[in-house]
Amino acid sequence: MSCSPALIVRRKKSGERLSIAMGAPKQKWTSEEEEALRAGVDKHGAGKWRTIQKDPEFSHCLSTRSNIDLKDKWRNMSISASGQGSREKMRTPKPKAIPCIPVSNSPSVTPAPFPHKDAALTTADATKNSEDGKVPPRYAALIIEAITSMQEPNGVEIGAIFNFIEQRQEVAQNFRRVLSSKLRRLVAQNKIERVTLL
Amino acid sequence: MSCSPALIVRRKKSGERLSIAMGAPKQKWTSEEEEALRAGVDKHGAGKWRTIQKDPEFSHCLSTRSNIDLKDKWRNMSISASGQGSREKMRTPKPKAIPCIPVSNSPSVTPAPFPHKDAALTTADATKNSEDGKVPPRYAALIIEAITSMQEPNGVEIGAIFNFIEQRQEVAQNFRRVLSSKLRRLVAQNKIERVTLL
DNA sequence: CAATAGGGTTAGGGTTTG
DNA sequence: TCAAACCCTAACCCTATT
Repeated sequence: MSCSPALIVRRKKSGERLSIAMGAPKQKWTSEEEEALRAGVDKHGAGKWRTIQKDPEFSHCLSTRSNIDLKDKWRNMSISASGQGSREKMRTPKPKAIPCIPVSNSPSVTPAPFPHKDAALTTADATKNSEDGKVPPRYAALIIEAITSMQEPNGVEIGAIFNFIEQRQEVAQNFRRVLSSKLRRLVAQNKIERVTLL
Repeated sequence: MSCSPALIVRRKKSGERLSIAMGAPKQKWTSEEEEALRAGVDKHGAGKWRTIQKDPEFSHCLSTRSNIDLKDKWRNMSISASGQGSREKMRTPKPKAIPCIPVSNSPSVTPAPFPHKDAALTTADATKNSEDGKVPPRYAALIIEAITSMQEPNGVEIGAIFNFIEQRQEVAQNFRRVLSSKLRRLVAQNKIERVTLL
């Protein structure tokens, strides 16, 4: 049962053919994993993803995550932590907490399944998206408006758009990234044109 | 870092009426667009939305659609094709009345094979097998998929495989044992590699 | 070739509209 | 009401750089 922990399995290199797993359904991060990542960054520093992942102190929880996954997750956590990037949906209680490894299950109550370090975030805006506020981002109109307002016949650079909008209203911390994504989408939709000066 | 080729964006000159903001009229998909999308998926596979959108073979029909639009449309087509009903309202709190006895029909994770409306013919399921001859049993594909999805260059421990699969779907009570057995068999078949960390 | 940073893409849930 | 079309974000991928 306890099995030798050193036994490892991996796909054959020569086998290529990653065919079978065509659509990996996606693995949402659990609270335990997030906490482990936070602890790992706290211990080794952000950027030491491989070190964190290999640290036996966290490797239990993070065994299914790659160092790149850690990096990506930390980016997401950083974005949503600062600024009001994400509106926490309290739709469903979401009792999905899946313990990583049920090593020793203390029968104690354990009433806090969410052990985030500093609270502070969440519940930023309990009021439903009733009106006013910046609840509905609806970035497309904002961006098109900005580009149009600038009236540059040769086009405007992304940084200029960012500055233009940022000067006129509060934007989320992740707006730079959202802007980039949104511009790409607008280009794909043929609503704006992509020009490359050389 | 620096001198990224000045990337510029500007509004489309003429043509598009596409009211930018709020009043944006919904653009219903035409038959030609749907057909192009089907052909694109048939050629590049579902999930390669950007590739399909950029393919000159379809870009004419899909020029006003973004890769995300393609994805969304394919989802809608999939829904209406397979059975009916809204998009999985999924309001099943899943009462645990039933102990975890597996249903006789273990549904593989395979995400929506091809919900073609026109049916066409099978479209040659390319991901089926390699030169392996025999169709692998259900568990084999499941396990290989799990190992592949974890993307661990150094290999994954058996417990990690178990947890990974268990988190994503119901498994039989004896799955731990079955897993061990199947892994041995896969190793014997040279489909996976057995590694022992010191 | 290994690791990281950062932009790009997709999957999935949510929202709006006809 | 309901579903197609659309939006937003988390998770994942790709590639340049070191």
